[in-house]
Amino acid sequence: MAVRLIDVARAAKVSRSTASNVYANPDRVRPQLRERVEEAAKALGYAGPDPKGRILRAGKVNSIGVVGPGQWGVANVLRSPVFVQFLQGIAQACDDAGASMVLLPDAPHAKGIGSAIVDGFIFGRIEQLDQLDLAHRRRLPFAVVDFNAGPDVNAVMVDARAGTKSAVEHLIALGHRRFAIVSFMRGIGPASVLPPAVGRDLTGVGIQIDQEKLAGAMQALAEAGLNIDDVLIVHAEPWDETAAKLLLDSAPDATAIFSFSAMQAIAVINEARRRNIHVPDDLSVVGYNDIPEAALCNPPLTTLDSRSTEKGRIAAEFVLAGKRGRRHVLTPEIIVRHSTAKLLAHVDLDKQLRR
Amino acid sequence: MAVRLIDVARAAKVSRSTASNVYANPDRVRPQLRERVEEAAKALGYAGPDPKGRILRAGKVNSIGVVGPGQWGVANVLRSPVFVQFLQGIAQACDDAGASMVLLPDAPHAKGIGSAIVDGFIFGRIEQLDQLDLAHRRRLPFAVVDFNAGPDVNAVMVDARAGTKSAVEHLIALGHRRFAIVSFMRGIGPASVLPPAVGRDLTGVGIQIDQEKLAGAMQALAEAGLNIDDVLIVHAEPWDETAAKLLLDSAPDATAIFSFSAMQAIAVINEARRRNIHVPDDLSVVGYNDIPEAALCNPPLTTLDSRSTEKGRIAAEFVLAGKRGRRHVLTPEIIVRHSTAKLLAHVDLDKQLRR
DNA sequence: ATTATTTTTTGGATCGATCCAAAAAATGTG
DNA sequence: CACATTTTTTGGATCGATCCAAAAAATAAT
Repeated sequence: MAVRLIDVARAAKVSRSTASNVYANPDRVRPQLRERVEEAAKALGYAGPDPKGRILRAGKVNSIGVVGPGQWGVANVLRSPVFVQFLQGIAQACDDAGASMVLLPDAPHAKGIGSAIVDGFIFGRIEQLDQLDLAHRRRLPFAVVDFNAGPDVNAVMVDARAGTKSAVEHLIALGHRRFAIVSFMRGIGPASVLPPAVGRDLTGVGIQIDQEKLAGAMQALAEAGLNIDDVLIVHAEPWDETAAKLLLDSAPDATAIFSFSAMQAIAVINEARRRNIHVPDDLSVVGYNDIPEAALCNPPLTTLDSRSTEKGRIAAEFVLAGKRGRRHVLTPEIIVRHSTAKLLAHVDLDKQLRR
Repeated sequence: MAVRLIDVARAAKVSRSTASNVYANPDRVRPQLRERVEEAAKALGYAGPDPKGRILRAGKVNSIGVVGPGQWGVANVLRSPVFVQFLQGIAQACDDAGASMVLLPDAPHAKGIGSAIVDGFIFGRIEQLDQLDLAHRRRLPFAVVDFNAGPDVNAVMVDARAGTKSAVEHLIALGHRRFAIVSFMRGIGPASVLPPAVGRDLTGVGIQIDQEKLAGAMQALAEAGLNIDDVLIVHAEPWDETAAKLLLDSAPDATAIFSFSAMQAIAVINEARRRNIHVPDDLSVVGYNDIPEAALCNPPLTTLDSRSTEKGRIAAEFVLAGKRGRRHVLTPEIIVRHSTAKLLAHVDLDKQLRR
């Protein structure tokens, strides 16, 4: 049907090898012959060496599969700034390696993972362990993020605990002593303040990274000699718009807020403005994840850079290099903008009275 | 090196064909033999039929390449809600066809397009025509959007002119007679109001779709018997934050605004609120593109659904079906939310005096 | 002009699987 | 049991190119 290299070779009256060399090693064939082949190719409308053939011989595909949560067509992940940063990191590594990335659906009994023409996989989010089985079965290198998936699996993790700890320490260094936290509890319904005994332990209700965040915050507070039971924690879904209101209602005396996400932090800032609470003079706010909105918000948000781009880049580099079992831990870095400030004595006093 | 199907066949003492059938047509081989082959496979650690081999035989790859503007690692397209909608449309078609999508860099002399293992391409944005040459050379079907690229190229276009026209007609039907427009002029510097003679024709300074939008708006106004020279047009970059201010400064008597983008429309709404201009009672605002922010803004924005998702879906369907030279024109649909309202007589009078 | 050296060209094997027609084996019928 | 029919299994060819060692041709040296 289609014109093949061998057709071109025959038309130019040369061997397949020579025809092949015209494309793969042009300098190894005499200009005269090369021209003859090129003419034959043009005359026949040859599309050039078919990568499908080349790939079989070469073994390497120069492409990695990114397995998204669910199907990309309905997934909301493409709307998540953090996930997009992660994808861009992967893309950077691919650009550098001259590779391309395949967006693979994670269908049930995923045909995608089983039959994708790739050199390896990256799992952006682990929801079910059986996807990993499928990847294992392919015997290709793969990487997961923020997940421990056994000895021969590349893993890039973010030390959310250390990051959170440093963020809270930043607030403590500014003189803050009374805190409130927007924490996540997935699938819990409307935002609510849970009693300490329940709210301190996210095992089973939060995802692992949420637990880490809470632990880091608690550790910083404990090390500063603060009573962690005094800290008000609002538990909410990441998208719950009532969380900020509930938090400001419930913790009128808090001078510093740490939020598990940048969006919730921005919501707090906006709600504060509505109530004529000045950020950062009356209230310091720190978020998690450095999304574009964080820099644009007013005042610009002090937040943790959760290294999503690096996470993607390193995961992709592991896979592209054919590595297995590597482990890399990234530590979030605090980006101090203008939503945090030194606690002013009169504000502290004033707030204390509102308790 | 790696275990091949033939190794498994030898170990199980069957022919390659039988071993192949165990994976491709399990019901065609006797259970007894099938089990023997499966055991041999497990014993050898066989990874299953290598897709690279299958693909060569099958011809079809079940995958399409999406060529983005520039490199995906640095591209800002993944941050653009409209482009993400477009990608999701492609992903939907891929999901339905059990295919996957490859994100291909559009490097200079793109290695990506030349060697990608795909059944076809989709060009998300055409910046240089030589990319299309490369795709042509591969002799694979491909699709472009909002661009006319010759007879055997699939094209999906959006009739921005008709869409814009209907949006302005919506405003006219509500009684509005004095308009202002936020138009785009790429690379023009800070937002500015250009004299009619210059600002009415975007040829050469805008991209094609911007010209269409302006033409549609003008047509609606002309058909309603309005003098288009009375319409104030602010020309700006899409991201210019001063456009909304300039517009409200320059057109105090306008009762209706049409913006070339949703973000600029939202900016107008926000700026109006700052000035105590009530939307929609004092001012109706219509945007272009239905991004998530449009529904969330306050009041929810009346805007044109530019059919980005369908655009992607149809383009992908063309390519996946191996079609060539198809053409599909989509017409934007107006989504009436709450940023537009019937013009109130006293508002009209009041504004007229401010001229 | 003959031999030695270098550059080009070539045929065979390979990458890993699938398809198809023919052979072999199993099953059914008289 | 002999023969017809159906189900399984098999070897050969193919998908489209690339690599490698050997052959052929061109160039250099004696």
